Amino acid sequence: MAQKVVEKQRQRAPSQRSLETRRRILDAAERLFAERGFEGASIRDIAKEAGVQGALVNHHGGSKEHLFEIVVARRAEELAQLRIDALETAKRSGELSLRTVVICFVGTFVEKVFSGDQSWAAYGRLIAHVSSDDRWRHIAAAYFDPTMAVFLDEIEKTLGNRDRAKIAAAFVFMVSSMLAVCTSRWRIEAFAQDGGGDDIMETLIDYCCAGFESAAVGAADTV
Amino acid sequence: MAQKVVEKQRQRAPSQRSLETRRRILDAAERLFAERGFEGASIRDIAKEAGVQGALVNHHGGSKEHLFEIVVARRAEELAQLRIDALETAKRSGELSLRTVVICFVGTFVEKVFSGDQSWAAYGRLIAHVSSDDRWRHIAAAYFDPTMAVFLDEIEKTLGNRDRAKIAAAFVFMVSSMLAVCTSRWRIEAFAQDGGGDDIMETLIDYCCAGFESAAVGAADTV
DNA sequence: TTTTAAATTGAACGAACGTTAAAAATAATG
DNA sequence: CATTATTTTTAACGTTCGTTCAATTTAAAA
Repeated sequence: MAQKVVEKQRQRAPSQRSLETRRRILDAAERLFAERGFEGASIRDIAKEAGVQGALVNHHGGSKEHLFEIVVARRAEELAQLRIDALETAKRSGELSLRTVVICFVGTFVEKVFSGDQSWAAYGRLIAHVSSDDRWRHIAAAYFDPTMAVFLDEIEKTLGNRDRAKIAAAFVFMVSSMLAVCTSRWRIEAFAQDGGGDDIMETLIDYCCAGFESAAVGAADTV
Repeated sequence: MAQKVVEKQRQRAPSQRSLETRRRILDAAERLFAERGFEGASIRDIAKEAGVQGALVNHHGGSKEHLFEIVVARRAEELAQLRIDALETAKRSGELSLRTVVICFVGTFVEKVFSGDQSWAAYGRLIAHVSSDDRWRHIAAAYFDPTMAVFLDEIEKTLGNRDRAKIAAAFVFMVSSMLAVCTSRWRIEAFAQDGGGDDIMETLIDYCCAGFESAAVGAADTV
């Protein structure tokens, strides 16, 4: 509803400079929203971080709420595409296993977050905020639920159509663990006294697969 | 560090009324911090919700940051006690299984959240905020890590001392799923088209146990 | 009952907030 | 090059923010 607003159509192509300014503003907003939450990051903070005047942030992002949504949407669309592509590629090389589907969903995201691209690292923490704040429910629903629906169906298939409610719950648990990797790696490392906290991603994928399988057996299997 | 500040010692016992006022303020703060995050809930909002003057909030809670910490601490201490008690009780009735330890940790919390006590429901969402915001890391560490350390050790024992890093990761995943129950039940229910989203708690416990077991076999088991 | 510490009110402070408007600078287009 | 849509700056708006302080009310303690 907040997204399909009719924008007065442009009469001239945007300049290279303005595109870069816009990107800098969105990057700064992404970083600060991720660090401090929505109200915790002020327009003035974002402007300073981007190296522009405050009014420019409103010019490029509209209202603060709209800016927030733009920032979430930007990478959400790229991420959704990456995930769907990974799934299609996997499908072409044979029957989908549970593990493969989980890797397409979780692995695609975690690889970006771990890629060294600080923007994606910030994005992960930002989504963790979106996910734990009921006020952004409409954003989560708009940008993440469609992809989730696709993957939920695929997982249900690999498990042989069991209790949908349990599988949906397991999916939400998987998402929460995936985001915990963004927000709570310090916690994992603090408790794993020996340094061996390397391949968190593999641990995460193992964990989620096992969880899904437990959701499958728990249900109508006891015939 | 922010908690053991020397408070000027009282010369008179607090009145019943002031204790109730204090409770109303903390309840209101808990509710609004949970709904809107730290900066999203203003002192004035909290005062209005509690039915008192704004200055009273500062009088009872100190600075806003201190108020936030008080609110988190209040139930954290009760919760830690409940969990340790449950663990002790379980220990007395025999050897601890993985599932029993998980139930003592997760079940104790989820039961409170589902108890109908709106204060605990709000607290669950509040902790989800704390957990996804790096600025509250010191609070998470101060109030939740000690209990987590105890349970982590117990779980490690039931799994027979495997890869500590993997088990620590699995524990963090468990916590994140537990909090997802507080923030994302709507999402689970939206995707479980048939109404059968009843015993989420059992699904959660099954999920976590299976995850822990996968973290145990994945490690030094391939000897 | 008297005393006075503690709780509560009401008003105010300076600072920071999101947003807007008009002027100036920039650059796409003809 | 000239035109002018767009971008950027500068300044200001009204509001709300967290906090403080002096005055008042309440109630614990002697």
